[in-house]
Amino acid sequence: MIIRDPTPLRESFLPNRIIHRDSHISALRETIRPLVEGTQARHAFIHGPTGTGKTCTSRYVSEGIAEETSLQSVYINCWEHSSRYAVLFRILESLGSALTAHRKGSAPDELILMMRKRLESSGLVVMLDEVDALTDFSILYDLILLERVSILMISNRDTALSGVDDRIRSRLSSMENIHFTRYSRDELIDILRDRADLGILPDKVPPTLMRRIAESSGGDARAALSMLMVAAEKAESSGLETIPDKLPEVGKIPEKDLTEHLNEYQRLLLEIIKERGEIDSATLYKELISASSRAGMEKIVDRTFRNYVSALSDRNLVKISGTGRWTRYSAQ
DNA sequence: CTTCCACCGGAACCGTGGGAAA
DNA sequence: TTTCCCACGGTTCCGGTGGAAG
Repeated sequence: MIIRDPTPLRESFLPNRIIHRDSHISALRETIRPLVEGTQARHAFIHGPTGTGKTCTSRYVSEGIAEETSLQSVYINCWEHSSRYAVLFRILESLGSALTAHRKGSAPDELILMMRKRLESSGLVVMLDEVDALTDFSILYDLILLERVSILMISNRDTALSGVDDRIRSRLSSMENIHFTRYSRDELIDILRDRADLGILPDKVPPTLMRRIAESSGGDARAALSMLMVAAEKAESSGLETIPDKLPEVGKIPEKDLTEHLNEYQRLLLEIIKERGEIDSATLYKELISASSRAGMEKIVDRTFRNYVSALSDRNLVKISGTGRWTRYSAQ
């Protein structure tokens, strides 16, 4: 036995204390405070590389405040809820209005009205994770106009909001800019130790392994934790008593997570691109058509193909070089 | 320099499917 | 049950773009 409880090592785990993010925590608290006090709500743009604790810290702060006060807090991943309507619906759902808000058949304005009603009694913190995945930024405007809402926009690109129009931009001009930097080696060791205490039985992880993992994960806590998890699982399944002091072989991020919500055409596209190395648009489309007909799939039109490819590049699954007619695609 | 070509991507449009109201 | 309303994904339409060809 090595693993006590796998959940603290998983990405989705929300710890009850956050280490090495004190200044970020207080910045976030300051952002939300006016809402608690009933004055003008403030917003924040939270950015920084993956695995630096953006999501974790935001949830920790806003869910913590929600527990102590009448404030409510909603977390939304914009990859899963990317349209204005989907975000609105998700908010209402988590406010407990799902039964009265039906999935289809009501105009967005109705949903907003419904929300306004719910917000008479309490303020709301809306976390929009991966905010650049929104297909329609007008939801930001909707939320700003509700007044009793603090928006926390999270992204790993600091240019994530470059697409918003001036009407929204000017309303957001006073928002907090909270930047998360990569963890240092020692900070990562602290985090690993903290989670290992919760998830792994005592004295199972050699301290030197912690250091190796911290050094090789490039300041990315997510990568470090998944490495530790893999090492622990491997040792346990091969019946060892302790985890060997050796870096586990682990791909950056499990492929499945990234390709989860792709359709079958996009998966085919990825296969073709991976196989060919680098490929131009026209050939890629031809290959897709022949591959898909071989697989007994419907033919898709070239415009749809372009939509799929650009979705793939938005998700950093393919790399685009060149522009216009000379665009070439390669595996990321 | 002008025209052509192949592709890009915005926008309007359409079919589908789910839920609510009649 | 039928009718209506709506979001969503995909298609159609079309103007834009920039190197190649004339």
